Amino acid sequence: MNKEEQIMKDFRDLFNKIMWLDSFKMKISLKNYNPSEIHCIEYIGQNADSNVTKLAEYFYMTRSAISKLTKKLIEKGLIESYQKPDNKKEIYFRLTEQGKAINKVHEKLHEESQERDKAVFEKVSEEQFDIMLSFAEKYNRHLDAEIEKLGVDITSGFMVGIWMQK
Amino acid sequence: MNKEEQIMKDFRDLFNKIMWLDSFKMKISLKNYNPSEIHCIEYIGQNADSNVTKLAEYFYMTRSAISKLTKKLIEKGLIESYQKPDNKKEIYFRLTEQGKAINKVHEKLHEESQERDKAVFEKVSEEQFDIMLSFAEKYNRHLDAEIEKLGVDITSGFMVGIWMQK
DNA sequence: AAAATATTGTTGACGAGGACACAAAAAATT
DNA sequence: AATTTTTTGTGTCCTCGTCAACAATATTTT
Repeated sequence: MNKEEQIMKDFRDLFNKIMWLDSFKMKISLKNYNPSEIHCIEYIGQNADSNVTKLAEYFYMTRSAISKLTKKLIEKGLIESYQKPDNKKEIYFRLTEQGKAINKVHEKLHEESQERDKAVFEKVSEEQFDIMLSFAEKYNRHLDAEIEKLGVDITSGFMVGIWMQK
Repeated sequence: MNKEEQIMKDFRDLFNKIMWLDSFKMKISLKNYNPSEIHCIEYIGQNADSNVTKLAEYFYMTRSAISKLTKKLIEKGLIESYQKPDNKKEIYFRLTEQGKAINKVHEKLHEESQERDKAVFEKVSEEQFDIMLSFAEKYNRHLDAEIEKLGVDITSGFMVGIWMQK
């Protein structure tokens, strides 16, 4: 395996493990909610006037999936929908008090994860950070251009399954 | 957002885009097979005496899921199972000729992806490579230790959904 | 202003994969 | 050697997310 492959494999493993650990913790603290629900709540909590389409774009999921997800969150009383007087099509979401409470618990877990991995990041110098950031940004721009070339809407359903939550 | 968060976000985006592009291409060239089937074939092609358990560990999936997947691959005539004379429990897999053909097509796609991203990697110096590799390895070891602490089998079903294919 | 097109959100059918329970075989313990 | 424990693979049920088709509203074109 060459260095390019090695690096991508290592980072993939990294994210798989992080996801595994995060969902492990979440299944203990937030038994009745799955990761998708939690991340959806998180996004709605942070972004005013979230709607199905914005959520779909953010999570690389279909509008269909988000539509069902938000419906469930409404039924569970975690979010509520509202509309604007001048638009009868778009439906926005905001957190209920109960949703905000869940969000707090999740934020706490997030902080714990940061604390857990603090030791690793402390040993990374500014310069090393910048090298990695620069690489990731360049690679991202390159891929954006490649996706652009195809001229396809990324939420129109060319998906594999659950994507990595942002 | 601090640098730690920024770096993780950028790499997550990176992988989401790579997965999206890869599956986009695969849906065109390998219409009748989904990514899981292809990656399963890839693994079996590269690893002698693959079985359900090894595949599950490699792909962070449950044995149950792999069992169904391999069954389907057998039905499609892409792999075949065999056993060893001294073991009546373990069931191994190997590619059929048809499976090998599919694998070839996939390898070609993989090379095309490498070619696509070549320009990005060419601009990375040896030193920069090593910095990123070192970071990923340290972080991986850290997470391995954290997972170890929990004392849970990673294939025993504490999953989120589809994990990133290795 | 009317017609064509695009956007937004929803539904039902479907498929992939996890949860859980189980049987059979192998390995470890006694 | 007999019993217990672990490993391996499978089957059933359930959830989640895509796909495809659709209605309703908004936007653009003519």
